[in-house]
Amino acid sequence: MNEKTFGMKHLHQRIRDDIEARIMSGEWPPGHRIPFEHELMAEYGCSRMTVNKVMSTLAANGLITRRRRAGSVVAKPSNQQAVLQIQDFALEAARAGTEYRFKILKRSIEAIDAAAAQRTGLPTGTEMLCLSTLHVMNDVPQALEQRLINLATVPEAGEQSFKDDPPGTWLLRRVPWTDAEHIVRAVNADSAIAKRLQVQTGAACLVLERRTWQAGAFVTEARITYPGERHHLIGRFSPSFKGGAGGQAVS
Amino acid sequence: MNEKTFGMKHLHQRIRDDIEARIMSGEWPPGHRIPFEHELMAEYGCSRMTVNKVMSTLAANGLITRRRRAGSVVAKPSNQQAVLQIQDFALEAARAGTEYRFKILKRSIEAIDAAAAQRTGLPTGTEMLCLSTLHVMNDVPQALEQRLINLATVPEAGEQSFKDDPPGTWLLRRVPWTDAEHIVRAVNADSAIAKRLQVQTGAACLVLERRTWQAGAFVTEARITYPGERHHLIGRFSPSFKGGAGGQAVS
DNA sequence: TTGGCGATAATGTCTATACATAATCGCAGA
DNA sequence: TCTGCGATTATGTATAGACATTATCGCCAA
Repeated sequence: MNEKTFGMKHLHQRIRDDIEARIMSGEWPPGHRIPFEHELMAEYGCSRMTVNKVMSTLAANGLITRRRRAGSVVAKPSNQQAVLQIQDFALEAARAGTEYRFKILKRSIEAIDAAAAQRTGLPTGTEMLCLSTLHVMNDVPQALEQRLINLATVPEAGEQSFKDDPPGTWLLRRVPWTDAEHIVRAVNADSAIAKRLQVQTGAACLVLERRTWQAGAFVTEARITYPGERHHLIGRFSPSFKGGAGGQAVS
Repeated sequence: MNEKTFGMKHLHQRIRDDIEARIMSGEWPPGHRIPFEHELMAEYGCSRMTVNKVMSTLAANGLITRRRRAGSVVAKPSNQQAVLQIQDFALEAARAGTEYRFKILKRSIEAIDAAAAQRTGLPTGTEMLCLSTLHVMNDVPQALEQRLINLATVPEAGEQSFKDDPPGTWLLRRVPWTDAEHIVRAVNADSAIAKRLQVQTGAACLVLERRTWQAGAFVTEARITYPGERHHLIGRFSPSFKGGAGGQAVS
């Protein structure tokens, strides 16, 4: 047990990096059978538990597929996925050192219509807190946020003034969620939105819709409209998750 | 060891679901200290390795933060992230039962300009295979794909006819990647793009740019323009990864 | 009061072993 | 040749114990 720490800090890390490298480089293409646990055990001179830990995490990350008795094979890449980080405006501004303000344009409690009922899975007529928020950085409008909050799930929202924190930030800190759905689309700005965002009518805007649930109970729906020429979503991604997914949403 | 399999198939699964539920429900808010491993050990009547496995995976998924001696705490949700699946056109069409065609509009080998050099991190003048592909489903143009392929990394691409598979599909199956960068933006269609996609000039389009690298070596850049009213990106996401992230890119 | 230093406590890693589970292989019998 | 069943084998889960690593706590001395 001397050479176990040569070059890499931990044995299972070294094994994982080895196997990942072989998969990523194409040396082991999709469908290739990976050595059995007992073979890797011999190759690296370690116990099966160590090898097993590595293989389990690789399987959890979708790099390999495992079947009892048949062994492990390199997984086929099926479809690309983009992981996009959506920054909190206040945080983003603080980091960039720019001034940030927000303004609640509308606040009301309304019964949802049929379309919203279908999107959220709630019965028509359910009462929701409706908020329109304009996010402004350096006196330039950055985004228009139209939000519905389910008062049945988050009753405290009804008494919240949203003076210090915008609704999104407040919710993120306060209400945990278990499921989220995102839709990204491009639309032409209508005259109302164009006026708010100070762009020309018809300008392309990026719209991000997010709906979140907590254990099946609908929490909130946000529809954030960004001026197309001022904002885009960026994501950096490694297929193995090994360093986590970094990235930002920037100007 | 009789009650170990009550209700749940595996012990570590039961422990993990228990802890996740407590975090998700808000019973253990961000910052809350989770019981120490030896406490959980006693609570569930199992060995430390089993508890450790659960806690390690929770930490890997970002739900908790662990520090030696200090213990584990529920992680603060920092910024939302959207995981969007980008479907392969052929696959999507096959599943939806619609007819799919693609047409290579342009194919040339060019030296990249300064802007492309900056994006890719390669020196100006590097030779790239440039392809423009139109994706058509049921005789309706669905997307325009402008792609650069690094011939230094993927020399086989130079002799590839792309008769059977569009460049994206061919590359996905053939060249592994280790890092990817995605940018999503909204733009107004210029006259050339509008004509190709059969939309009005100025119509909002969703543009997805993806650049991929293989161990630091640039592989390819794709710029896919979708007509805004015909396409959007959808993603469904659970913070725990427990069921994996499902989702599709649809009409 | 403050600074340092050692004891302590929690996580991180690894081993050896055991049994469970599932799928394949191959042989025996029809 | 085909079928069924048992042996085999690889993975899945769990245990108990060991040692490494690293913060923190608290005591003692300056």
